[in-house]
Amino acid sequence: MILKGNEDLRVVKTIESIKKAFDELICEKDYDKITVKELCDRARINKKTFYHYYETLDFLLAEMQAELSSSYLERIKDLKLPEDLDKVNREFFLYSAEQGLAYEKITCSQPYHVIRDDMVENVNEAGWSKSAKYQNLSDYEKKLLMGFINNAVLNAYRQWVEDGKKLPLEEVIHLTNRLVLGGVSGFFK
Amino acid sequence: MILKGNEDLRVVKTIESIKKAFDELICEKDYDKITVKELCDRARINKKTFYHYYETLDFLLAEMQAELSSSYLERIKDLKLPEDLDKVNREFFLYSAEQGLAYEKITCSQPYHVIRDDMVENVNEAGWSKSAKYQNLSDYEKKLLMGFINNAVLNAYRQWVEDGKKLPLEEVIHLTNRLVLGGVSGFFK
DNA sequence: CGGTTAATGCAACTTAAGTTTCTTATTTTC
DNA sequence: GAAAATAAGAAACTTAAGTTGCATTAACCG
Repeated sequence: MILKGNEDLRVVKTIESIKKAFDELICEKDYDKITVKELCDRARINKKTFYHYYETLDFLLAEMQAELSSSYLERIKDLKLPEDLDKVNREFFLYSAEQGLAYEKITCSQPYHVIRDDMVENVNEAGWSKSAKYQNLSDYEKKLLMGFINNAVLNAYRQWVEDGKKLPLEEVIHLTNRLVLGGVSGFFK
Repeated sequence: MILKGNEDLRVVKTIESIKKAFDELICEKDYDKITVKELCDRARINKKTFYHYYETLDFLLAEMQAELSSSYLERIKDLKLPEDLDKVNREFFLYSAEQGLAYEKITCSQPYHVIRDDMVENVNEAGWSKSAKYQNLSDYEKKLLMGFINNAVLNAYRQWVEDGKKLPLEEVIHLTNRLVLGGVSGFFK
């Protein structure tokens, strides 16, 4: 459920306590080990209240991802695609690096359908709409391309995180750009 | 749990009934709606027996994916990578097209970690090991590249399936090859 | 064939998901 | 400020996950 201009203090307080509890929990354990019950205990709310706002934990995860996603989109909104794809990728890693542990856990916990349904849509709007090249693609091709880019970048990000972020940021960005822009051929060049 | 040279007829019968029931169920409903209870009812076994062989449904899914994956690998084992990457991709789609509904559902139900932990390892062994180009990469780069390719191909396959497989097979293969081999640049060329 | 081992069933149990009904408290609106 | 609307809690309920102890049955092996 999305809060529009809801001013009811009870609602604001409840939603905030849910998100705060979720942020804490996801820093402490894997997403798939978090239960609704413990989230409610932590947030000091009744289970009924949680289910009033979210269908399941997956929906809460998706909403929090979407919020993080929109902050990132704000930063890249003036870039033009596909020309500035390298800059877009760079910004993704810079933005990620600025965020805390909760960001990592949330972004890396995404199941496949959430990745595509959410991020594909978002990135789509960002800079591609200005491109004639892009507009000439069929809907099928557009979706394929968006899914391709997002999967590639997320794959690179996730591996970097799982590896303990040992690789220098600049190197990760470079590797990612080579793959996304040039594919396997570009990678071996 | 993996069956090695187990000849016990009870075991064979149980495992077969579990997999048969799972095949049926996944054709009837989404993976995440299947419960252990209904699987056991269908397979005419006790819950205890199911948990004797599999930790969770996810593990059963992973094992069935692995079995499908190895049939595919058998077909591409003599191809050399990265030179024959287009042929490998083509074989993936041809193989998929030969399989039934259960294959589609199983392959498209994979959560992220299963995709990578399973398929990355498998494809890795297939044709890359013969390539000097590949051997010169760091472990990090190897893993990144494998994840990239698998995510790209699976993304293309999943979209094709979700779209009702309306697009001609040859066209899907062509689009996939362009993206995997040439990235975004190759796609727009 | 008979004894040992391992698979399976049965049943009860704990914990959590998700729902429902009813009640209490707070906010809004007039 | 009082009435109507709605958020939130309490508690009970159903269903399923996953576990455990014990009984039973079938396979294996000398």
